Amino acid sequence: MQNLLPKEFYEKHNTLSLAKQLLGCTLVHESPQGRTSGIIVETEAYLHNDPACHAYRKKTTRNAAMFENAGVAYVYLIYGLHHCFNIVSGAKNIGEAILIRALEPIEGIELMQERRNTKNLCNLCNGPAKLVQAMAITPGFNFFPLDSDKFHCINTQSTDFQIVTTTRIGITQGADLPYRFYIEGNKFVSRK
DNA sequence: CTAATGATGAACT
DNA sequence: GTTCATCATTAGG
Repeated sequence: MQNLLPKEFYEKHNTLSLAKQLLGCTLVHESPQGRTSGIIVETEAYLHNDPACHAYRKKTTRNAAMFENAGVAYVYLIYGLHHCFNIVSGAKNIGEAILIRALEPIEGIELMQERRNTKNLCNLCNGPAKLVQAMAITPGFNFFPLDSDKFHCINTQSTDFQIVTTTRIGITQGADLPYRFYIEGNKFVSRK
């Protein structure tokens, strides 16, 4: 696959810069049921010195993936019933990651509609737990490298959009930090 | 061992 | 716009 983002891509940018670089890229999952993909339209950065970051305190069983080398997946359960998907960034043993909050569906839309049990395109991937369900990302993808054949990102090299920088959603600590980025005017972003 | 909590979404009014 | 379901993980005793 052309323009597949290599591991070096995730390693060479710092977390904040990578969060912006990922906007406009396409996330692809070749699942047994079929291929699904979508453009990343919304991200949030979580830094190692950031109170809202899971890795802020110390390395634990749950957040261990965040301390891996950049370019692997970090999947975890939130509120006991939803999963969220992050792309790990930063150097090894530095717990940083980027939360993927929303996608614009591209391929496998029927499959996504089936998984999400809705046909409304805007309601398919406009939230972290929604896109996880639509793309069939399971907890088994924790530690999964994002330069593999069946699960990866593609650089679409699209610069035809403005990036909006704002504060993150759904957190109580570090709520004033401007670490959320999304594509201006895209109707698939999660916040109304 | 026990209790508090959370990077949410769906279903309401 | 507001409410609530629901549980693994974590921190504290």
